[in-house]
Amino acid sequence: MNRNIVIHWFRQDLRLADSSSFSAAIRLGAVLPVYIYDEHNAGDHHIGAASRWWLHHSLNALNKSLNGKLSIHKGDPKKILIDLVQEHNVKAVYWNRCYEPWRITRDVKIKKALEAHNTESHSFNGSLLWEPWEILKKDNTPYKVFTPYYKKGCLELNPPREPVSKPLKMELYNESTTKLSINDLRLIPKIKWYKTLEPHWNIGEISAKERLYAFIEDELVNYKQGRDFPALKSVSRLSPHLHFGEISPNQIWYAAKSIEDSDDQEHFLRELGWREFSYHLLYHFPSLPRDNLQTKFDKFPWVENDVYLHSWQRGQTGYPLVDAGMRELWQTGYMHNRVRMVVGSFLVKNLLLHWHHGEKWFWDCLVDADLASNSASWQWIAGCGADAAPYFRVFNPTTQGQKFDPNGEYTKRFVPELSAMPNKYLFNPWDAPREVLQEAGVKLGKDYPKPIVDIKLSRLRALEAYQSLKQ
DNA sequence: TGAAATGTTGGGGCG
DNA sequence: ACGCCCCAACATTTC
Repeated sequence: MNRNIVIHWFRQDLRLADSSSFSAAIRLGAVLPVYIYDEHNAGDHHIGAASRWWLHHSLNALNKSLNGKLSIHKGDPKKILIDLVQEHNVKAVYWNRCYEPWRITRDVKIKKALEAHNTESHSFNGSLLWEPWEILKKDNTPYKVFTPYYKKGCLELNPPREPVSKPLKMELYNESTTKLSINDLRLIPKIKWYKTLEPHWNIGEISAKERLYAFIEDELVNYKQGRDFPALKSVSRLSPHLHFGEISPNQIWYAAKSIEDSDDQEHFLRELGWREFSYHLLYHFPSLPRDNLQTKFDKFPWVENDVYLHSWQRGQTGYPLVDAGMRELWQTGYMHNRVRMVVGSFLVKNLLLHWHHGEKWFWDCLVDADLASNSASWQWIAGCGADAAPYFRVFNPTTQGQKFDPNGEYTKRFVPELSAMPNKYLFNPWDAPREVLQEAGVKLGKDYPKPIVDIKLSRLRALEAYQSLKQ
């Protein structure tokens, strides 16, 4: 037996099905499956705490489907790969591409280093429907507005690659000399805060597929309307699976395409389009996580206020829908999209805190934290991004609650101290007559906070601040 | 993927 | 019968 040994380097593609790189590697020879925990190249966007918890379980699931042969490493990928190549006489190193600027820079260097060691390397598209460099306007510049990007740029180009199933036969090369165990990566913290996350998620490729099919069969039919109501099970909740590549966007795209065309289907596919658009922006504007895309926002009069920030982070703002969202995030590692917009608007506009604060907190708390989506979305809500929400669009958490959580089911789930409040005053308890509060067992300022800012005044203050950018 | 302010319309109460 | 006022309901404009 003298087969080629090929490394497939797992990164944000923790699956075996529909992996261009893994399939190609299997065709070429015996595959040495490698995962490298890279702590040093990501700068200030090293993987957040909630994501680490997810990664731990996702790696375990992947390792299981590889019969325990996943080779785990920690450190500088360039050095580790070169060492592996030399030690095992590896013919080629394959991987699916990532699009974070720091990863692009790193991978270019790794390619060169492998070349210098006479080892082939090949990268594939494993996580986007359309490559960012393929979608350009007629003048060869990147789109900055979503609708033409999606309709003209993406949909009128070629359709996404159709997914392939996992290789029927796979020969894995077992490497036992240098690898660590998954536990050695110490992704699970000592303090067991993650216990509250556990009941909400089933992690890994198999669970991702089950989630996808449950969504397509039961929930997609009411997506267009239902997705606005956080109490309903009408959104896919596929984002963390997609972020870690337990499932590919191609698998999702074609599963959604398999039902009859409808508005619901179209709206869901469009959300995949927004994900693509975020990657497109990050690729073409690599400073997206840091710099305002609209530079006039550089002189925005942001406020520094740790009390505000802390109240927001812990869900103690006194605005029930905002607090419900922030506590959902803390307890489950996730937040419904409608509520993400409400809490984002509140942080940036009503509290006037820099969107970086929100971006950082979400980065650490979300199991689906994704550099492209997170940065693009915070810029969107702050109004400084491409095709952003107009600055004057300020969400009113009371109105949003009454509209999208009319029975208070979602809000009461995460803010149980208000569970006896009648709907009429659930979203504005400060307006409730004394008897109503008493009846509900709520003493404002004691059982539940008084509003930390006045919604009307803070809105006007925000409009004034944004106005100041005009001159 | 807003909200508030302002404008318009039309029905009903009432003198 | 008619004009007037009130105000909800809806539409438009503005931030």
